[in-house]
Amino acid sequence: MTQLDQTTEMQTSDRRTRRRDARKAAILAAAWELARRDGLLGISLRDLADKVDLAQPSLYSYFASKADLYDAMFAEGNRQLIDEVLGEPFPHDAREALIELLRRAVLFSSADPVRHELLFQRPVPGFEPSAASYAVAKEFYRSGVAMMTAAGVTEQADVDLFTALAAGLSNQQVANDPGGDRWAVLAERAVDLFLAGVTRAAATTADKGDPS
Amino acid sequence: MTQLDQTTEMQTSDRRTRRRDARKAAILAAAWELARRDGLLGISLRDLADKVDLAQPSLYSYFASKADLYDAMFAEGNRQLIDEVLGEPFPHDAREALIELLRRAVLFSSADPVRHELLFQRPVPGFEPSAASYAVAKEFYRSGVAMMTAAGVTEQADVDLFTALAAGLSNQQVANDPGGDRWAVLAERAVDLFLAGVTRAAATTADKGDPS
DNA sequence: GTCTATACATCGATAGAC
DNA sequence: GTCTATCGATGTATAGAC
Repeated sequence: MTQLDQTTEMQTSDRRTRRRDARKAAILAAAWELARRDGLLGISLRDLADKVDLAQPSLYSYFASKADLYDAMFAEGNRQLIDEVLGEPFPHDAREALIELLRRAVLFSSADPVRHELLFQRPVPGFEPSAASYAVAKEFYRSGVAMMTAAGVTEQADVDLFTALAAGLSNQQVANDPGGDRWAVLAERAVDLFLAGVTRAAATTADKGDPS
Repeated sequence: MTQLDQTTEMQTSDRRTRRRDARKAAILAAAWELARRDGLLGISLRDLADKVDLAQPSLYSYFASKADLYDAMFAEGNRQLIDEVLGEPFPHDAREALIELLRRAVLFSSADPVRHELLFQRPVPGFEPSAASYAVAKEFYRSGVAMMTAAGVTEQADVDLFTALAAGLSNQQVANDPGGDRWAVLAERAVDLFLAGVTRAAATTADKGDPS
C-alpha cells in the first residue's frame, strides 16, 4: 500500500464520514419537524424515515434506538441553546447582561416549545440524557452562573431563584401565550426586582459594622 | 304506579347513580396511577381496564374517548389544586399568605409531577380542556389574584410575574430535584424580593407630588 | 352496562438478502 | 448501508350478544 493510496483512502473515508454526518443531521432535522407536529412522544420512525427517503429499518444504521434519537436531539437542542443565547455579545453592564440573558432564554423557548420541553422538562418517561449530552447542558448552566456572579449573585439559593425565574417566564410564555410576548417583556422587571433584593441583602450582610 | 313505588324507584336510581359515580372515580384513580407509572401519554386503556377489573371496551360506558378521560383528569386535578392549596386557612398577614400560597403550590406540584404536567403544561398534543374543566382552573387563578390584590399587587404585569415565579419554582423543583425541597424552600425569599420591588414601585407611583 | 370478538391501524425492532 | 419482509405487541374504538 503506497503513500498515495493511503491518502486517497483517507480522503474517501472523510467523504464518507461527511456524507454520513450530513444524513444524520438531516434525520435529526426531520425528527424536530415531526416533534413539532406530533409531539416528542408522537415521533414515528416510519414517518421519520419517509421524510428522509429511507426505509424505516435503515434508521437503525444511524441511531441504535429511539432513545438514542432523543438523546441526539437533546444534545443538539442544548448546543442550539448555547449558540443562540450565548452566541451574540452581551452588554458590559452586568444588570443589562442578565436582562438580555433572560430575554433570549424566553425567546429561545417560545421559538420552539417542543425543544423547550425536551431540554427543560421530562417529557419522555424513562429517557435520561447520556453523560455526553448532559455535559452540553451543564456548559450552558455554568455560563449563566458566571453572568450572575458578575452581577453580584453568589449564593446558590439566589442562583436557584434566578433559574426558577427563567424557567417560569419561559414556561408561562410557552404554555399560556404561545406566539406572543406577554411574559417575555417581563424580563427587565424580573431582573430588577431580583437584583434589588439580592444586592440589598448582600450589601446589608457586607455592611455589618460598616454603616455608611 | 303508587307513591311508594316511585319513592323506591328514586332510591334505586340514586343507588345506581352512586355506584356509577364510585366506579368512575375508581377508574380515574387507576388512570392517575398508570400516568405516574407510564406517563400521561402512556396510559393504555387495556391496562386501565385491567386495573379496575373491567373489559377494555366497558370503559366506553364511562368515558366517550381517551380525550374525555384526560378532560376528567384535568378537572379533577384542578379540584384537588383548589382543595389542597386553598382548603386550609391562610395567615391574615398578606405577605405571609402569599408565601404560604407559593409554598403550597410548589408542594402540590412536587407531590405529583404528572398532575403538575397535565395542569400547567401541554403534555397531550391536541388536547384542550372542555369549558367546564377550564372553569375550575380559572377559579383557582381568581383566588390567587385576590390574595395578590390583598398584598398590594394590582398591575397585571405583576400578577403575571408572580405566576411565573410560582410556575418556575414548581417546575425546577419537579424537574431538577424531584422528591427534594431545593426550590420549595425559596418561596419566602421569592415573595420578599417580589413584594419589595412591587410595593416600592407602587409607593413611588403613588408618591408623585406627595413626598412625605 | 358488561361482555367477547374483532376491526384496523400503528408501533419499535429484527432477520437476512444484496 | 440499504432494502424487503415480517415479527410480536400494542393502540383506540366498534359490533353485537346477553
